[in-house]
Amino acid sequence: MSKRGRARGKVRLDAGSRSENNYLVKIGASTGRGIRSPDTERLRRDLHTYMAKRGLRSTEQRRLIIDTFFDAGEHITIEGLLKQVRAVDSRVGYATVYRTMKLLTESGVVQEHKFGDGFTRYELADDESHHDHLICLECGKITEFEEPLIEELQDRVANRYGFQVKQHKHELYGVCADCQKRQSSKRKSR
Amino acid sequence: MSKRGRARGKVRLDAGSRSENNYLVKIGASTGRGIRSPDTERLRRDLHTYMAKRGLRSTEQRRLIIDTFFDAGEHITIEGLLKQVRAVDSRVGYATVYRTMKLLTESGVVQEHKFGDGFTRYELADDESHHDHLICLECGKITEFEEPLIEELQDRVANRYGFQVKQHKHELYGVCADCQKRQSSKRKSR
DNA sequence: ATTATTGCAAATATTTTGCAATAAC
DNA sequence: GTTATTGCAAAATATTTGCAATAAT
Repeated sequence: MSKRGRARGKVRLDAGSRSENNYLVKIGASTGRGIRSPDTERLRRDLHTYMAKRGLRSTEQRRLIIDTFFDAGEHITIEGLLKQVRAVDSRVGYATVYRTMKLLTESGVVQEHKFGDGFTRYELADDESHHDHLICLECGKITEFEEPLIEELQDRVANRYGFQVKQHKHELYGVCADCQKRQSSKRKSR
Repeated sequence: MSKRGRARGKVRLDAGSRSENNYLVKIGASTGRGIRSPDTERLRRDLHTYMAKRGLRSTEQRRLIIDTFFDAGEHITIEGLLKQVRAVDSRVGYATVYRTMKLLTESGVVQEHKFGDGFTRYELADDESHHDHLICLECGKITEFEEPLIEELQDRVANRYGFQVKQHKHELYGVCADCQKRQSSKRKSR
């Protein structure tokens, strides 16, 4: 009865013990050009404004967590983030990471994703150009895609029902090209 | 520190204590006709075949849970289902409901949905015509919609990346027409 | 007679929280 | 000096599981 041995309230977050793949591929719409990365300068400003407005404080831990997150690849998990943070300051508690990511989420600077592997993943918000995800069920690779026509049709659907969309989730789950190749070659060799 | 008072390993599942709305609206694509309900006869046959093939047994509890589920509205939760089941036979344990819904999911007869309120919801699978969801963040109403053009574009995106789609999730979160009305009238009366 | 299933309680596992100590303002 | 923040352990909470008893085959 244990996929990972973890005592309650003891060690917690032995980061990396579960296969927590975190590939990332970014490909833009029909053209194939890369998806533009979010404007981190603006996001940092937004966050600063948000915090100032409610008297929230800039602590050493927050700065470390936020900087680490901004530098880290996207779709990072709490575990992955804490691991990186603790490489710099081992005394940071995981509650602080949770609380900081919650703050970032509430400020609108990051977006939470639950892709169904049990880990909440975080990525920088990007208001300008929305992207969605292809998630490989074999290797966990997450590929981003943009398709403005889908967004448009989606808006039209919402309109039809007088529905005001605040956010959306469009995720395709399946097998990526690499894993298909891997599978077929394995089949051949048997 | 308690949204709902629940002792560990004690009473569990005091169904109905959290606001667990479960409205349902079905509206078809551009035409506005209703979305066809799934072919329950076929699904029951599929399930029977699936169970027979692996020597799984038809017990009183399973029959009760399955019948109750087939009769119940869609997007039902474990809590809601157990509540209805216990109205007939109060001795049914929640582990049995979990296990039965897992069986149904694995057989491909039902689909799990996690709309983000912490409850897993279940609905009958419908291979013929896929539908997606509008989820109201205010009242929890779930509206189904069909948009074949989105499905087509989606397939095209997957193709572009050589990605083999097994399932997908397309959910729009926001405020439904009713709640928008309610909000604006409240604003007026103040 | 064999073995799948049930029901219970306990275990899991992610996230949240109470609280005393600390640090930012 | 006030009050937000931290870190810890414990709580919360949906789901899963070990196990002995029971029931379906």
